Amino acid sequence: MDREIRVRMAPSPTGPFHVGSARTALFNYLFARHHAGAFVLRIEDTDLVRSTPESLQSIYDGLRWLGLGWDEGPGRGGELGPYLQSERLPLYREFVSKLLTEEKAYHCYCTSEELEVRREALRAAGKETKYDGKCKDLAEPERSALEQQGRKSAVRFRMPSGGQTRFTDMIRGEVTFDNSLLDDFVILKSDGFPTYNFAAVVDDAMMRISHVIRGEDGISNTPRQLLLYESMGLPIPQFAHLPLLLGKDRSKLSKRHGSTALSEFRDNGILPEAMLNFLALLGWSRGEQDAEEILSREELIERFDIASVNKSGAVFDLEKLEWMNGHYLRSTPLEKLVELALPYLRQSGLVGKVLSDSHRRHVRNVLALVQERIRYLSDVPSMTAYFFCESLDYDEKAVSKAVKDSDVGQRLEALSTRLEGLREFTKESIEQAVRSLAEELGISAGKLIHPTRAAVTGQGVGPGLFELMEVLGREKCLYRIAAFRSKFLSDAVSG
RNA sequence: GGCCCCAUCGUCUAGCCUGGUCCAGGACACCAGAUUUUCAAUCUGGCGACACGGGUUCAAAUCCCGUUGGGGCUACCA
Repeated sequence: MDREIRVRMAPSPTGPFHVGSARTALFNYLFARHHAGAFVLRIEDTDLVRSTPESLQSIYDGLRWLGLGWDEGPGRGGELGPYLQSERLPLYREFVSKLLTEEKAYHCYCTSEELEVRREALRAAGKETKYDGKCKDLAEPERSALEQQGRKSAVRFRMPSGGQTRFTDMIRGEVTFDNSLLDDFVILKSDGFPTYNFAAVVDDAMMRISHVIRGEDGISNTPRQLLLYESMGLPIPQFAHLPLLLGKDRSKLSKRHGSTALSEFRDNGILPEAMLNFLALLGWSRGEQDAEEILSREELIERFDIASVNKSGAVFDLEKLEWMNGHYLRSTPLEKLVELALPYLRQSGLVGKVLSDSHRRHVRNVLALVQERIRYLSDVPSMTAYFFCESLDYDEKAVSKAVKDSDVGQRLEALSTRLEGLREFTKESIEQAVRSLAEELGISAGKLIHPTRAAVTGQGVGPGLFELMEVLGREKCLYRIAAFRSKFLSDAVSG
């Protein structure tokens, strides 16, 4: 009979929630949902100095933003909590004292500084930098003498002397380590907190985790943990080590490669659906020749299979994320896009806090024009500023190109007249006016269109001119054409 | 250094387990063309990879060994 499927995400709150962690969380989530199992969130906050409340919050925010809801964990409760390791100290002490009485662990009185010095010496001598076993066999009198001195002690696990430790990784297959490589590692720090290896083992067992799905950087910790499970007689979960997320230089993805905090992507206007889809494809793909890569959460859950996860590291390809985000942005309903873009427009001061209905319609019309051009929501303000501002930011290149022909002033003046006379100011009527004028002047429509674009938007590129002018409105267009002429075309002053 | 893991286009990958249908398929990026008032989007086409060397075999991207390369770990961090 299969054990109940239970997986966990066990981040430590020691920094902004990382995209790599997000991917690990996603794979755990997909595995759990695919098998109708439980997805547990456990916070590994056993590092007193590095853990911060902000980091903790960023974990919650990040997971929620991606929609990776946990079935058990902080804020949700569950039978097997608490889910913060800092609240589970008595449990760890219990297991430690059991190991102590069984002499499978012992007190170590060496200080970090002493250890560091000795390690350096070993390194210098070209030897393995394992713990030298100084406190391994302390007699009772020596121990109490050290206690008497007020020395704090840590607890070390007594490694079995020989043999090998092996396990079958769901992604990599058989992995073997020589026990002789391992040293007596610390399981309980002198501050009374457990170390990662120990706490993770105790908790995974007590929380009845069936599958440990984590990054490849956890692979070399596995033998230590396996030995721990065995020594405490705890059930051993299955392991799956995910390939790492890499930077452009193929080293483990870190800040020096650019943004790694999930919140930065969110703040730049990456959509959670895009992020989720993109992350899922890093190290995993459906095994088909010609497979669609745009996959919804439901499709991901349905297709996900841990066995088809790749073994090799995956470079975080920002360009593909951007493309994918553009795709999701394009398929977002306009009303929703308004909601999504509004914060960015407000933040840049282009749109005020309160929004009248007509104002809102304007925003909507503007977004309809740029929707298929945006890759990030944060692109919206710079791309649409001329729709909201009174004064224009003229792009130098666009302007100089627009005023190249000597008769540009006359053309624009003629166009203004036509525009003024239009009964309706719609993209159709504007187009009609522009094209017929061009024909009358015996020039290509482009000769009229480009200067006009420069005049009304200040830019050389953008949405179609006619629809853009309709959204801008007649008054603004006429005003801007006049302003453009007096600013850049000297012949207009006299005329 | 030691140990562990990994190795198909620039990048993400399919194929590898169960050798032949693969002078290797898809996606992003790039280039060209189409469309167009620009940009974008879209469509079409193109460029582009089995790290190397040995085996095994009638036949190897696929199996085995080695080399090289890359990465990870090597804490009283997680």
